[in-house]
Amino acid sequence: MSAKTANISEATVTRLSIYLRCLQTLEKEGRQTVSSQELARQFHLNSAQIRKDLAYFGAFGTRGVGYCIANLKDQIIKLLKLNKEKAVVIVGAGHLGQALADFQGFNSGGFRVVALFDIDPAKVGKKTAKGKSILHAKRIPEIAKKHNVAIGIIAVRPQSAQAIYDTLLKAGVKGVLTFAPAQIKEKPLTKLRAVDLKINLETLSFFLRS
Amino acid sequence: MSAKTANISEATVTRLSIYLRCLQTLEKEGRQTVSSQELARQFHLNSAQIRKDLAYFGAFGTRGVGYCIANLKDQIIKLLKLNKEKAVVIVGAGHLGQALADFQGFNSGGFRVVALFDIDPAKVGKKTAKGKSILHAKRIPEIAKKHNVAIGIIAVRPQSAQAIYDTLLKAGVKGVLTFAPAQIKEKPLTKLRAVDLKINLETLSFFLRS
DNA sequence: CCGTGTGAAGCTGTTCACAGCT
DNA sequence: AGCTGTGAACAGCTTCACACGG
Repeated sequence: MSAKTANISEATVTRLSIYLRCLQTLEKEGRQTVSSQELARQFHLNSAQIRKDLAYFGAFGTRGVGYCIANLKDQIIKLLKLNKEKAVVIVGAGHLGQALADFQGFNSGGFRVVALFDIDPAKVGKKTAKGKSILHAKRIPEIAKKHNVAIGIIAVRPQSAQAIYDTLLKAGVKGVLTFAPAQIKEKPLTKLRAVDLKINLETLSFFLRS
Repeated sequence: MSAKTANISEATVTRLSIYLRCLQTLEKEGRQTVSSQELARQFHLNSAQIRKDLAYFGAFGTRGVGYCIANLKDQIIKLLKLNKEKAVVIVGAGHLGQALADFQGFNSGGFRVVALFDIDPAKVGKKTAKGKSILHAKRIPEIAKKHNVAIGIIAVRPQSAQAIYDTLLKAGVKGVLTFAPAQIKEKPLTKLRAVDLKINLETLSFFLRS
């Protein structure tokens, strides 16, 4: 019943996020309710898993009917804490950093990129294609405090990743998403997630039938 | 002993890729050998897991000593099939697609981006910052055959993702990495990996101490 | 004596199957 | 009659602990 968030696996949370997207799709189609079975069929998921994932947080469905789409969507939004906008900063204004800063998905649905940082004088003071300011990295603490930044994104060279991570945490950022190809040591009481593009490609390579 | 690639989990392969990167770092530092314990300490891994992962593929170490860095590195490169260059195409020449096309990690160590595709006439015929050609998406089959493309990357809007996936497979591509926020149905005998940027951010949001 | 390679134990996440509610 | 919510079975991955080789 009570939404205790302990013991919830990362896999379950990732799927919540997937369910949210599926529900938004169905809502756009004008649907009112949906069963776990139908969700599973339509989006290539497992119905038992959907029910179990949701049941960790409460009883959101109606037996014999399924789930009310609008209601379940709102519940998941609350669970993921997407109902209050979170300020995001991106460190590293290379191609990837700029692409991420302008990325629709990072500027909607509970997130907003408030600044991009770099140390390259050729970039500092400029703006991205969609108008996000590129500031000098020494201003990370100032901006993080000013906008109460919750999430930092690392898109710098691997050598600098650990230092930037430390800087972000010291500036009060609580969660970090890194794209740098480096092994960062996660500090307690904060959350670190790593997306490694090259590793994804290499893993794919392994599984190719040659 | 023999390198049977069946029953190997995705998690193990992902870690192989991590080990490879760690070994390359150590090699640059001029190191000759390394033990699983030292690897674990230095890169925040688990030594038993390193040994078990490697043992799936053979006995690469020397008891009492550890692993010869140069040798182990070469072994992992072979396991991941990175010893022969693979041609990669990217579909979708938005900010992300262009950033990926120019990304160093996708143009080294066994991979090379040979073309970017889009259907926007304003983009077709142009080049990325680093000189990758943007071609019309209708040329996917032609280019895929010509360069014997092994891997396709999807960086298009979610509505088009499934269609592009089908197109890529029909063109003979064996593995696909998608960045589109959509649930694609994986076809048998091929490999699909999804990197979902927004889901990563939402998952991070869940775990933030508020 | 040290570190690998590995059976066995432990743990976590997934799937099954059905009781119970609507 | 239908679908949720859930204990129990299952499967897979991780960690332990130690025999064995160098």
